[in-house]
Amino acid sequence: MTGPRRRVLELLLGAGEPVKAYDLIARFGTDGQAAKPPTVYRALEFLERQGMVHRIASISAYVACTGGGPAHAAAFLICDCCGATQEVHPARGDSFALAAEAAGYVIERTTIEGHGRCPACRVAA
Amino acid sequence: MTGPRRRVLELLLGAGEPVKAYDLIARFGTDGQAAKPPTVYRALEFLERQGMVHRIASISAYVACTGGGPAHAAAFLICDCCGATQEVHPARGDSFALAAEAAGYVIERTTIEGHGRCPACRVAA
DNA sequence: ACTTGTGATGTTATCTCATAACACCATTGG
DNA sequence: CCAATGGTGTTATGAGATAACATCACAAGT
Ligand SMILES: [Zn+2]
Ligand SMILES: [Zn+2]
Ligand SMILES: [Zn+2]
Ligand SMILES: [Zn+2]
Repeated sequence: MTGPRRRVLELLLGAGEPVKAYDLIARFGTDGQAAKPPTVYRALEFLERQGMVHRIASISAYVACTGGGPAHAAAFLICDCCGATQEVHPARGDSFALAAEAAGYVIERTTIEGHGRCPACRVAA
Repeated sequence: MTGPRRRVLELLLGAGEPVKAYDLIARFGTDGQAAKPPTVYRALEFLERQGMVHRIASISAYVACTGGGPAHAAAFLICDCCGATQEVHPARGDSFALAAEAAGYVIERTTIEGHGRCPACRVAA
């Protein structure tokens, strides 16, 4: 855990919701100075390998992990209204895993993201 | 179904596997002339709305639909080795949908993609 | 101490992916 | 004839990510 890595994780934990890479880059310096892209992308790559951070492909953003061991698979529920995001953990042997097995595929890595409305925004609507 | 839309769909059907947007742009003209990005992106947006094409977020690529009605949800099995991709359709009430319901989320749109090895590449390894 | 290998960082430049904004044209219904 | 609508063509730009190379810190081997 080196300086840049700690800083990026700190920003993500502080946000508590998905953050775009270039927002991390902009907020990187405590004095308002931006970082160079590779600094942040390298930190993200490391943190993702450790399972401390996840990338959310459908919105090109990154979020700090909430629960789950090292290098685990995760799925996300994302509110398109307020941005709230919840990490969930897919059960073993769910229908997608079964479909993969039936098709003869060996799956090593998944991207599972659901978009919609969180409880709060559902009521507000 | 207008000209550009037909052409983009034709390219995707011909490829039979996910294609990057800029590859479509490059192959757009039958005489080797490239298209302008908005031409292809607009066609993709239309085709995706119709459920004829799907975007695969984890690799930023587009693929022609194989089966499924208008505007349906789809999931994908993607071989990282040869690029083969198979569309599957998530069962109602799978564990992810259940998790979403338990969390109070109403999900309208999903991104479900599994990466690994297809049967052929699994043997070849 | 010297050397070598490894992994992290800093920096510049560039590449890929996607959209904003505006002009133009065809179709349709008042 | 005249909006209003939806599609297209074009220019330019915004947003996301990585290549390539120089430098630095540290540990292992001699
Ligand atoms: Zn996690
Ligand atoms: Zn919400
Ligand atoms: Zn489909
Ligand atoms: Zn394969």
